[in-house]
Amino acid sequence: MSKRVSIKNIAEELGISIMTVSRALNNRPNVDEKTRGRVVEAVRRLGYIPNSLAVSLAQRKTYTIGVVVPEITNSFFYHVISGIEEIAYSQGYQLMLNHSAEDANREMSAIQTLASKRVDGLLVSVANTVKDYSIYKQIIKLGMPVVFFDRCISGIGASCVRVNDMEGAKAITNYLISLGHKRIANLCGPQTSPIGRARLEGFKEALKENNIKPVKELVVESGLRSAGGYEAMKNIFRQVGGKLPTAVCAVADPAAFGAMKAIKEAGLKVPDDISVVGFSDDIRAQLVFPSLTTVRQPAYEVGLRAAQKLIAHIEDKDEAEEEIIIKTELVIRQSCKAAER
Amino acid sequence: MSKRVSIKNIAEELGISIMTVSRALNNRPNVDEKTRGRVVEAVRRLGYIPNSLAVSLAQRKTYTIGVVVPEITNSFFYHVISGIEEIAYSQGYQLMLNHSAEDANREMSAIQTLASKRVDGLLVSVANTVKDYSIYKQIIKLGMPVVFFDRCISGIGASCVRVNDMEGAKAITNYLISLGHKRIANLCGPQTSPIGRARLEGFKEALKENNIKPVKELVVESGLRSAGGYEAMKNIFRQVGGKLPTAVCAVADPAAFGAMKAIKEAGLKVPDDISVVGFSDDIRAQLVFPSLTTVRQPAYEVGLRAAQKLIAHIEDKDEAEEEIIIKTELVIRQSCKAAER
DNA sequence: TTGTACGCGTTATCAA
DNA sequence: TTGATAACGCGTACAA
Repeated sequence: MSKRVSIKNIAEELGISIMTVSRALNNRPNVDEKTRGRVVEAVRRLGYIPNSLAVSLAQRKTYTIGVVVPEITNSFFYHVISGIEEIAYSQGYQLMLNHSAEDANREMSAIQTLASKRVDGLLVSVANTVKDYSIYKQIIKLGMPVVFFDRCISGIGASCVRVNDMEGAKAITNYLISLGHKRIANLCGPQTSPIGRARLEGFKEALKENNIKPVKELVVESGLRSAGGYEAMKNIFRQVGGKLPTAVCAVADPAAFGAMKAIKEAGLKVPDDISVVGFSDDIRAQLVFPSLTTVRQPAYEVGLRAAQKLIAHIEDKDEAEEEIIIKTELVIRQSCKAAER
Repeated sequence: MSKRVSIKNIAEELGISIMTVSRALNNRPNVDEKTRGRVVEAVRRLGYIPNSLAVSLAQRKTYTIGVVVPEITNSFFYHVISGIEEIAYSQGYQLMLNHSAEDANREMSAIQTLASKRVDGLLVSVANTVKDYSIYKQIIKLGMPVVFFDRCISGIGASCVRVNDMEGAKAITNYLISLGHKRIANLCGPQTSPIGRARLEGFKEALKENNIKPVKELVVESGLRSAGGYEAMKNIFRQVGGKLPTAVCAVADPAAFGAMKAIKEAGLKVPDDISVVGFSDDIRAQLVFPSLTTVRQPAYEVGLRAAQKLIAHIEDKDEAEEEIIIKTELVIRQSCKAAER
């Protein structure tokens, strides 16, 4: 903390009371313009910077929002953060940023610290290791507004902003089906995570609605990363023998990149032999060859909406709890081709 | 801010003084274990969360660091932020994050707000529109530690952590020269920015040390982005006629991507006809075809070192001001080939 | 071991 | 228009 020049010093310097200084600085009407001028001058001369801590203590309001994300170096999350920052800035709030590194304890300690710093509200994307929701229940019970985003906890009285994973997965699967594909592999995410479940469910539903029987060997868990996609694709090649899928639907773009690599190594071509789609519109999706057809998640908008909702909760205790779904968007590029009949 | 349970409430609840509660909670030795037990129980029951504002106000210490970056959605900066976060976490500091969107006014207001929140120190990467350093001078004079990173202001009493752009540019130019290239184009950044200047200087120095005469028409300002690289490369094709460069050195990876596109469109091949190198090791550099040889900037480490230095300044007022240079690293991939003799 | 008084910097309230 | 005092929540210093 820096050197201390307080309104008291200014008051003494000018031989007036601290209240007059306070009023002058807060542009209250009832202060002589001449006095105000002297105060402003003294403030400049002494290099006075108001102390928000004292203000916050007295007013029980910090104009600060706590943000907790599992990872910062993840394009989805930093775009979300960017959206949050934008709203916060425009509404006069500051951000306290923490990342949990997907660790439940670290997340809990972050929440506790933020609460003790008396942030006005909390924006959190829950680490996937979190099992115990009691800290959130306590915080919410204490009256601190919480809005979850992407990774939500439902049923504990907090609003939530998320992306419609299920519909997105369904839409991109339907796209493949519309191209004539019937034998579609799925590289899915861990079924312990809501996202992994939702995307697989969307995939299955699309098949079902089109009367395509799901093939067990074509659904392989790959995880969300590139290496997993690569291995999963190789497994499929190994297991299905000659009856190759004509298309592959991956749970996330990096997994799709891995799958593309495996396909190329098998001497096959994307999309001529096998079409591939991903999910998330990673920054690399348009640069790989062939560029990847995928589902865009409007991360920035998730941040905007979450921050808006939180501030609404902060500024109006009666703001209704809500589940906000941001629509995904199909991005068609060059990794798919009509299936041969 | 949440509902208020203070140590005073706990004291009343238990019929003891607030000091006993305070001592019990801070694990001071001189408090009866039985009393401590009762306090802990009451704390849990009432859902008490300590108020750091009050502590900070009294102790003039917030355990909070202010961070200001020009952009969040930039891989360099969010890796830096990630490094900062890691050190802050391990040392018990919180982060207040702001982005200036490269706007001088917004940056100034961020600094002012952070100062008024009484952060213990400031970590800032200066927006390239900033001309007036007086706010920084004022803050530093007031005794608040400031460490600049990447975009620094020198000579005003603050430490600085940056990457050795000049050496990096020189090294990658030397790499091209070692492959036998003599006719090397340079797509440079704006010469108003320190980074643009440093990288061009490194390029020129490498030529000079190898007795290669710089060719004016081969040095074209492209800016740091892809579109600029594309246009700049097309300009070069237009202007030099038959005497094409055998290699291109771009100020940043995106510019290199643009140049590669222009080269391909001209019916030439990378690296067979023209070698290309970039700078920054963008996440896409290894995915483009051919993968891009570039200079890696250890962004995460910049964050680590900057945060460490700042905390050192915070915790020891006599910590020496310092300019810390993080070494870049040549990353050789497949976008270069030996020049034909 | 426990309690009292005061200060941190500011605003709200009420009085002058 | 201006000022004195209490309050915000906590810890330090000193006293009991």
